[in-house]
Amino acid sequence: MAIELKGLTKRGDNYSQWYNELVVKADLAEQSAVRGCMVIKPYGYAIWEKMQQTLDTMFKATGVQNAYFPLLIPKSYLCREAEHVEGFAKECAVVTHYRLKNDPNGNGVVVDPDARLEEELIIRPTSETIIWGTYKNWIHSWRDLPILINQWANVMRWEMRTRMFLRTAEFLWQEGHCAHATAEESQARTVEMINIYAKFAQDFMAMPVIQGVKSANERFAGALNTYTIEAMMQDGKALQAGTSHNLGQNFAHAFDVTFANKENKPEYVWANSWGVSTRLMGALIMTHSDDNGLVLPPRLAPIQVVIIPIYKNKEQFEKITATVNPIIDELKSMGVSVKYDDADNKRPGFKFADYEVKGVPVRLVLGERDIQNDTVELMRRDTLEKESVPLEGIAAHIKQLLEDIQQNIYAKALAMRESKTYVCDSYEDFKANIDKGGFFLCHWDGTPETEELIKNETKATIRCIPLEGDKTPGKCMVTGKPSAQRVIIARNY
RNA sequence: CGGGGCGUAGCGCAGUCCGGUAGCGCGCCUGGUUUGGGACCAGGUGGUCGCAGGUUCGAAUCCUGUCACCCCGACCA
Repeated sequence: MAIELKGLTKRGDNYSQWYNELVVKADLAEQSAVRGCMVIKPYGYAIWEKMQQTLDTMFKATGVQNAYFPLLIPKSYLCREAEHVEGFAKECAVVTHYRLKNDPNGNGVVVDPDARLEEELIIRPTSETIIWGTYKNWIHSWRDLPILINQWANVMRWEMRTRMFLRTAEFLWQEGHCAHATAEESQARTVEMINIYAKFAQDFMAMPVIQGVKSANERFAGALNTYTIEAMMQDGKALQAGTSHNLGQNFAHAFDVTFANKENKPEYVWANSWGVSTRLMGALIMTHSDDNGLVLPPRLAPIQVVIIPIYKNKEQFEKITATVNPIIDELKSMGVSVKYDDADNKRPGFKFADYEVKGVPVRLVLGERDIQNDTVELMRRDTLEKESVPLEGIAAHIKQLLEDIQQNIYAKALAMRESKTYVCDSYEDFKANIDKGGFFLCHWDGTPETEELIKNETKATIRCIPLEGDKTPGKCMVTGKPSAQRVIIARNY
């Protein structure tokens, strides 16, 4: 099998084709028979599990607990919050019947017209409505608050166009839904969660992100405010990697969720919700991959070290295995995940290429030559550098190397982002340069009209109003009206 | 929903214009030789040509209808 992975530059702007090809070669996922859905294969799912475990631990450290709510939402629930339904109505899958029957004409089965549901059920595009419908029964007193709940689930949005990992019709995610007694507490929680997402992205995914607030146009349907982490992919396009929404009292009003406060007065509850999805897998792929395939950050790699033996006969193989076993034990005791690939039905060259495509951070190769010299050949995936190192102290060496790789790919991604971030003060310049991608730091007058104009003329949107960095006021690059600070404008996925 | 493309073996494709009974590469199976960067040789398995009609002695190929999927827009995490 020939590797057909081609570099980004070689494919021109046909990035998505390269990306889909990578997914196939790295055996992460494949297109499903169901429209716009994907099958996540074991290796891909192992990465997702790593992400899940890490995030789950971080959530629980802040007092969040996991729970589960139904997949199906009565249609009437979705109508309660006007903005919310407007945001999601166009992409909902609807369950109308509960039974099939044999086709009277003998052509398999048909929907039984007598089994129409009195009220249609919506397959959740997000769970705010069903959860707040439930919270109504859980919340009576200030003593019941806060409620800090997260759900790991699948959701479905009937997107007109789908793309592997980034926009599938069905996707996996976590959605946190918190209820608080005060606006301040809810706001603090909203910010706390976006901070966790940023920490996860940077420390574990090795993906630099910019934290910010969404403009009114880009805000979550029904939210007062949406916080986001925005990442830049290698082609210069922006990717929204996680969001945290301050929902104010909108959902409490819509679902009539009140509590008796300490003065025994009824008050509406303050809400927030926050989520990240399997889109992060796409982000991971598009942030670090190179011409040889996936590059995984060691902290999320299902296999951190692969060991490949090279032998000509059984005696050599046994000698190698005897040398390798103590190393495996030592690495495992250090918490490093190791795979010893002793399969004899694949040749070494095939294995080398295969684990490179899969993004395994460190590869050890051990053959007769190494046994003679008490050395091992070590390759790091991020730079593809090979070196021969002594067996003595190899485990500690690898432990350190994994840390170096984690830091290095972060630094590389950050340098890439910085090289494609531009300060721009003229709309003419902006229009002339937006095609090459990247983040444009521009002044904006804060009006939806101007944002809409930019979007219509250039297909670029305001990704966020950054929380950190330069806060110098200026003049809007389009209208010349006053601007409080620069915002990030970019094309996005 | 507009514009373009495609549907032939598990995967990638040729054959369609000009009708004659289905082919290539990869994979897979068997045997042997190999094994420090995706092995080689020999033999073998595998397809109602998306579906339904029609034209014809004869249809993957022509006609009509229909259904998928992919790409570009509008929508969106």
